[in-house]
Order: sequence, then structure tokens, then C-alpha cells
Amino acid sequence: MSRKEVTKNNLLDAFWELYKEKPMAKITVKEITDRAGYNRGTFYTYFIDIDEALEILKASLMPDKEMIINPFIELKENDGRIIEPIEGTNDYLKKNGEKVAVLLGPNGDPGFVHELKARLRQIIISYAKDLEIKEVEDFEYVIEYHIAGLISLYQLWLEKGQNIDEESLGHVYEETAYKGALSVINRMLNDIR
Amino acid sequence: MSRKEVTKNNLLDAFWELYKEKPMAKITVKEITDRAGYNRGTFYTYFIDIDEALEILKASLMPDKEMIINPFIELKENDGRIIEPIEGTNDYLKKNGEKVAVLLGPNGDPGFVHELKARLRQIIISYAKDLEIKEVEDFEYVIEYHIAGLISLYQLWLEKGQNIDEESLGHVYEETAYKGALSVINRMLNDIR
DNA sequence: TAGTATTGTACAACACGTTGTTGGATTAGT
DNA sequence: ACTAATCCAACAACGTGTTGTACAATACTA
Repeated sequence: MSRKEVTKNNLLDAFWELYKEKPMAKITVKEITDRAGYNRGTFYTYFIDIDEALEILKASLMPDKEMIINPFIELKENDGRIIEPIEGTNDYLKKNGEKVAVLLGPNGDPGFVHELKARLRQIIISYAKDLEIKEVEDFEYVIEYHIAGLISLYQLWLEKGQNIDEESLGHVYEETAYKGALSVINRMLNDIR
Repeated sequence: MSRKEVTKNNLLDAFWELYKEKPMAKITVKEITDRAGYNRGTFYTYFIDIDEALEILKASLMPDKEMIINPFIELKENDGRIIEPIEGTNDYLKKNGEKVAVLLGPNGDPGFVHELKARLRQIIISYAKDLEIKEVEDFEYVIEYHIAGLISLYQLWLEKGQNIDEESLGHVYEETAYKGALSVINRMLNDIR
């Protein structure tokens, strides 16, 4: 790795440490360079401003199509049932989950959430394209609902300090995604009567 | 309304107009007061800083418990089926939907989203409290999944310029919430084979 | 290989804009 | 005319982004 790359990474790392602690508005260039051990001016040889640094980090966390496996590919062998997307996103989350969680959290970046959802929608839709779905608009809304729910589910889980084990979470997810949230709630209510 | 209140509202309105256009970091006090037609110093007699102005706006958009009707209250007359929360949140969204959408959007405030979801969860859970649900943790996750999905659904709809009519959206929502997103997707796929 | 030119990296210093505050002048409400 | 609200001018403190410079690494030439 060239010196240039080393320096840039050091700056990005320092920035990320600060970003975990406090919102963008309260982070200064000086803080970043102090922590990384450089002069403040050096920052500007690598980035236009702090926003660009964040953009670069966000870009590195955006999933490529290859990172999300096709949920429809095993349709035939799977008696017409699509496989659960959480499996497909697992690799991605395992690797970047911790960082992604920060961007999704209360001090995170709404633009990132927005783009992440758009990207995932786009990927899933592109996979489904060959299948020639008629209700295209409706389809997109269902995808959106599900992706948002899935992300929030995961986020809340991290926020709660993973208060239930991963399998239980998977079970909740599966039941909800296949039977519907309101039906599940109904079941939970009827169980106690 | 006193002169004081009028001025404060004017300042908040001007701030909101700017907030719709660009992110917090690029808004200056001078811009706000120029737009509202006041001196820059006047801003500081009403707010500590720009952040406080945003906090006040966010607070005014937080739903009270009274604004969300109890989705369980008609359980008995409703053959054990809970009524759909979208009905309950409708009044709230009708009134504040446009503003809320900005805060949920790409230039919005992640803290607001976080708090909004937490508040809605809390309200719904408080309604369900009397019913003594056993799987409390699981219940919360299902609620979270659903709320996030519902909000995103609505947000995407606004973003798409309401490309389908409200009834269609309601239909998509209902089917998804009661049958499960993945099941709906399965149906859409099977329909074309 | 030695010596020289070229490039790139980091730095310190600067001018600029915004912030948050102050005290006193001015205007508007009743 | 009295009081409260607003304006205005000036201020220090701070963060920003740009400039010119020194030094190190690398490439070039003989």
C-alpha cells in the first residue's frame, strides 16, 4: 500500500471514530487530523470537505449486486417458494453490519438509508425482471415494505444489545415475512385467550 | 396571537422552508432571518441555536397517544381481528404527512425517525399491555418490522409522486400486512406462470 | 552509480465567513 | 407616552478553505 493510501485510510479511520461518537455537525477537520496525526491542511489534499469523506465511506458500504444473492434463482427446486432474503444479505451484514448500524442509527445518515433501500430494491427488482411481473408498481411497494422492516428489525436487535439469540430473531422474521405482521400479532393475542 | 408568537412562528416557517431545500449544515442564521424579514440578532432572542429550532419543529410533529387510536379496542366486535393501524395513523399523517416526509427523506433527521418509531412502538405496546402478551420481546420486533414497513411504504409513495391511487396503496398494504410480504411476492410470481 | 531534476506529501500562515454576545438606538403596539 | 419588541453595529472566537513553502521520495540522465 502506497503512502498515499495509508494516509488516506488513516484520515478515514480517524473520521469514522469521531462519527461513531457524535453527529457530523460537531466534527471538525482539525479533530480528524489531530487524531490521525497530520496537519489540518493535509486533509484537503485528500478530500474536498468532511462531507466527501463521509460519501467515500458510505460508498464503500453500498452492496454490489454480487453481494446479494438472487432470491428467485432456486425457485424451481424450491417448490415455488422464494428463499428468504435475510440469508442473502447475511454475508453483507456479517461483514459491514457494525458500520452500517451506525449509519442507520439515531446519529446516522438518512441519505444512506434512502440509498441503501433504493439499491436493494433495484437489485431485487432486477432479479425479478426476467419473471415479467405484471403488477410492477405494487411489487415495488411490497419490496419496500419488506426491506424497511427487515433493516429496522436488525437495527432494533443491535440497539437492544441482541437481547434474543439470532435464531429467535430469524424465527420472528420468518413468521412475520411469510404470514404477515398483523396476523402474527393476532396469533399472539389469541394465544392468551 | 401575541407579537412574540408571531415572530417565533415566522422564524420557524422560514427555517422550515430552507430545511426543505438543503441540509442543516448549509443553513445559516442570517439566511433564516433574511427570509423571515428580521435582524440576525432577533433569532437569538428566540432560540439558542439552529439545532433548537429543529428540535422544536420535531417535537411539534411527535404524535401523542391520543392521536393514535387503539388498534385493539374493537377486538371483541371485530371477530378477533385487529383493525389496521394505518387507519389509526391516518389522521396524524393527513395533518403532518408532508412535513414528516421531509424529516424521513434523504435530507431528513435520523434522530426523528428513530424517535418516531420508538414512540409508536411504545404507544402500541401500551395499548397491548392489558392483554398480557407472553412473548413480549418477539412482539416488539414484530411491531417494529411493521411500523418501519408502513412508514417506508408511505414515504416511497410520496416520493413517487403518488403514482398509484390511495386505495391501491391501502390494498397493497393490507395484503402485505395480513399475508406477509414474501407470500405476496410468491403470489405475484405464481400469477404469471 | 552518483548527481540532478521532478513529483508528491505535509506543513504553517493567511483571509474569509459564521457564530453567539453585547449595549444602546429605534420602532411598533395599545 | 409607555413598554416591549426589534434593529444595528461591533466584537472575539472559531472553523473553513486556499496559498506558498520545505522536505522527502522517486525518476531521469550520464
